Amino acid sequence: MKLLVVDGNSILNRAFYGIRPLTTKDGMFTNAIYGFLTMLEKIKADTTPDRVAIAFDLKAKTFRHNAYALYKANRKGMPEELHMQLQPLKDLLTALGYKIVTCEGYEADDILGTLAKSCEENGDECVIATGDRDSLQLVSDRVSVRLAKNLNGTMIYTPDIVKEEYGVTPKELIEIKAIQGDTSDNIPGVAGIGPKGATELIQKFKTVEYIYEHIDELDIKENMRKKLVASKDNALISRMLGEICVTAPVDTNLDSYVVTDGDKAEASKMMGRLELFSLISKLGLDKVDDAHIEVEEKTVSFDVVELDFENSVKEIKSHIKNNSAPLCVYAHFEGDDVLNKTLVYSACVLDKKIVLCKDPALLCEVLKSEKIEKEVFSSKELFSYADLNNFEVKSLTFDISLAGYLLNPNASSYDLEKLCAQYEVRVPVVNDEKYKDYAVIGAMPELCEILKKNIDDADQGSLLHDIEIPLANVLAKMENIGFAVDVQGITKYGEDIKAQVDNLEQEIYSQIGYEFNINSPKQLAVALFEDLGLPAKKKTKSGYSTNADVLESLVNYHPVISMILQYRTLAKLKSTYCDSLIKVVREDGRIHSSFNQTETRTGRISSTEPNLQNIPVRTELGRELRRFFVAKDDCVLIDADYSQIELRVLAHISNDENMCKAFTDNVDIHSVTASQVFNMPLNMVTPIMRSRAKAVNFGIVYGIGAFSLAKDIGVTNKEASNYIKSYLAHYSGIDSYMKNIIELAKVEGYVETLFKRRRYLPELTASNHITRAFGERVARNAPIQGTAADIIKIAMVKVDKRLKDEGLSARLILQVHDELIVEAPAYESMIVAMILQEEMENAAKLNVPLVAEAKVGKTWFDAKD
DNA sequence: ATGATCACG
DNA sequence: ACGTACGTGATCATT
Repeated sequence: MKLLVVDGNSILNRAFYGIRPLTTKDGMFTNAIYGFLTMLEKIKADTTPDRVAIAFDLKAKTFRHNAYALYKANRKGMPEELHMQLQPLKDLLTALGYKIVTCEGYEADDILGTLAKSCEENGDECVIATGDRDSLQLVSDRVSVRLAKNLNGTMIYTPDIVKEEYGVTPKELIEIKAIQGDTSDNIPGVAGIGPKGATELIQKFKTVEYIYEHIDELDIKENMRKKLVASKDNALISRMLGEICVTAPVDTNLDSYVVTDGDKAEASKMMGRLELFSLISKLGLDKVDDAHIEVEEKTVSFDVVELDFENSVKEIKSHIKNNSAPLCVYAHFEGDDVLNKTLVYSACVLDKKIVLCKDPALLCEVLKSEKIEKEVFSSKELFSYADLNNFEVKSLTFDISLAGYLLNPNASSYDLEKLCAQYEVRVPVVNDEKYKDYAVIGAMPELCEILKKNIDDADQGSLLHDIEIPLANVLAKMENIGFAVDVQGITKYGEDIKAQVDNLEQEIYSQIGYEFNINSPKQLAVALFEDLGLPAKKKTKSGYSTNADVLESLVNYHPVISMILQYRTLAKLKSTYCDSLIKVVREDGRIHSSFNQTETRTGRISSTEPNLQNIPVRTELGRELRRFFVAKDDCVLIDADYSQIELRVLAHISNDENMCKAFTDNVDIHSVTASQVFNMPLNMVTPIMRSRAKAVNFGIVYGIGAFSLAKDIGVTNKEASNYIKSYLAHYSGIDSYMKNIIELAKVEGYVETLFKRRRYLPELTASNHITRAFGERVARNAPIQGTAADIIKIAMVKVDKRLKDEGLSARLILQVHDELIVEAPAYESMIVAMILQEEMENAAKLNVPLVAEAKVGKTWFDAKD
C-alpha cells in the first residue's frame, strides 16, 4: 500500500508564489487554488499512490497591507490574498474526495511525520509531497520525499540521495539543524557555526548528544569547542525543536485516506464560481452533470435534429410565427485562415430543439432575412462569410462574445462554455450521444437573456449595438480585402539586409574572438560581461540583461557594442518583417491580417498573423519597409491620423482649463506644456524643453512615476519629480482627475470610458503595494486609452458607412490605433480624404476639437509623409 | 511553455 | 523594503 501525504501549507505557498496572480472578475484571488490542484494532479501522476492524505496547519496567521510585517513574521504568516484562498481550497479538496488532516496543537509537519512513521511500522510505503526541506529528516527505506523546488523542478529524496546531497543520513539532518540553526523556524542553533561546520561535526560524531557527552575529548579546533560550549543550552533546545514529532494524535488507519468520489457536482460548481474553467475539464469533471444535479427539477432536455435546407426553413418559419424572441444562430466554420473558411454546419435554436443544417444556403437565407432577428455567438465571422458571398447580414441584434467582452474585458476567452459557467446558465442535456457536443448551443437563448440584462445594467447597450457590432462588420471586410504588398520589393530589401547581417555577424565574431549565437541573450552576456569584462548594468531573472538600453550605455566601451545593436536591428527587420511578411502574402498578392475585437483590456483592437499594427516607422531604414505596402493598380492609399487623441481625451475627461484652452486654440501642446512646467513664456521654450515636456505628457497618460520619467529623458529623479509636480500644479484639473479616478475605481471596482467601456481593477484591493500601484496606473490610463479606442471605432463605422452611402469604391483596409488607411481609386482620393477627416473629427463631441489629417500616396510610406 | 527582446500606438 | 509608465504581437532561445 502506498500513501501520499501532501504538506498542504507548503504546497499552497509554492503555488501562490509560483503562479502569476489570477483573480475572478470580483477580485477573488484564485492562483494558489489553481496551482495547488494542478500540482496535486502532477504529484499523483508521478507517484501513483493508493491513498492520499492532505495535511494542513490548523491556524494560519494572517497579516494585512504591511510588507514589513511579512518580513518579520513567522514564516507561517500568510498574505490576505493567499489566506482568502485557503478555505475554498479545503472545501474543494473535500468535494473532490480527499481527506484533509489537521490536528489541534500540532503542525502539518508533525502530521507528515506521524503518518510516515505509521507507514514505516506497518510495512507500507509513504511519499511526502512538500516544498520544505525540513521533511527530509523523515526519509527512510519506506519513506521518500518529493520536494518541489520550483514550478517545473521536483526531486525525489531517498536515503541514498539525501546522503549524496548532504553527506549524512536523514536522521542526522536533525542533528545538523540543531547546530546550524534555522532562523525561519526560530531555531537558534550554535552561534558561529554554519552549515559547513555543522555537517562536519555530525559526519564525525553523529549526534549532538554524543558531542556534548564527550565535549572535552573531541578532536576539534579549540575555537569550535568554545562555540559549542557557549551555546550548549541553545543546541540542546534546538535538537528538540528541530525534530519532527511522529506521535501526533491523527488517524493512522490508511483506509481513512481512500480518495472517494466526493461530490463532483459540487466541486465543478465551486470551480465554476472561481472561474477556474480549465480545471474542470483537466480534472475530468463533467459540467453538464453538475448543472443536472444542481437544479434537477429545472434541467432542460434538448433534441438535436439534422435537416436539409427545405425542412430547416420550414421549422424556422413556423418557429418565428409563434415566437417573438429573436432566433439564436450558431455557425461552425473550419479552416485556419481568414479567407478560406468553409461552413461545416449552422445551427438554429428553436424551442427545446437544435436544428442543424449543413447546407450553406440555409445560413445565407437566415442571415439575409430582415424579418428574422438574430442573436449570434460571433458576428465577425458571420459578417465575413456574408461579405465573401456578396450579401448583407440583416437584423443581427446581439453578439454573445462581444457582450461577454464588454462586460469583462479581463477574461482570457469568451467561448460559450465559459460564459455559461460564469453567468450560471445551465447547459441543456442532449440525450442522443451523437449530438452531445451540440448541447451548449441550446444554452444560447438563456445566455443572451442574462448577458443582455447585464449589458443594460452596465449601460453598455449603445456601446454594443452602435459601436462593437457594426465594427465587427467593418473588421470582417478589412480582413477580407487585405493590404496589397510588393513581394519583389520586400524580397530585394530582405536580401540587402541579409548581406549586411552576414557581414556584421562575421565582424562581431572576430571582435569577440569566437563564433556564438548572437541571438542568444545568454551567450551574448557571457561574451560581453565575462569574456570582454564589460560592466553589467541590469539583471533579469535568468542572468544579465543585454537589452538595447544596456548596450547603448556601453557603446563607448567597445566597438563591438554598436555592431551588436545594428545586428539586432537588422536581424529583426529580416526575420520578423521581411521573411514572415512574405510568408503570409496570399495568392491575391495581399496580406490578410486578422483583427481581434475581444483581446485587449482597454478596448483597442489587435492585429495578428501578421500584426500590421507594428510595422516599423521610427527609424529611417525600418520605415523603408512601408514602401512595399502599396495600393493596387490605379488606386492610392489615403492615410489619416488623429493628432494627440489621447491628450485631447485627457483634456476632455479632466476638463482641465489650461489644457482645454491649448487644444481649443490649436497650439502645440508639448510647447505649451513646456512653458507651463518650466514657467516660461511660450516663445522662450527650447527644443530640449519641449521634448522633455512631451515625455511628461506621455508619462501622465501612462500613470507616471518620477523614476521612469527620469530614465526616459535622462535627468535625475529629483528633476523628474519636479517636472511632474510643476505639471500637476499648472494642470490642476488633471491633478484632481488623477486623484478622483482612483478613489472612484476603489469604490466601484472598475473604471469606464466616455462610452461606458469598463475595466475591472481587482489589483486595487491587493495587499502587495506593487500590484496596487499597478492598479492605480491602470485606473488612470484605461479611461484615456479606452476612450480614444472608442472614438476611432466610431469613426471606422462612420467612415465605412459614408464610403458605402456615397457609392465609392474606396475601402478601409487598416487601423493602427489612431490611424486609418483606405484604399481607393486615384480619382476618389480627394473625396475620401475629406470623408476620413470629417468623420474622424466628428466621431465624438468633446470639450476640445478632435483633429485628423489625411494624406494620399501610392504606398504607405508616401501616404504617411 | 516561458522569458527576453523589440516592433508599433 | 520594494520596483519602476499604458496597451499589444512575433521571434528566437531555452526549459
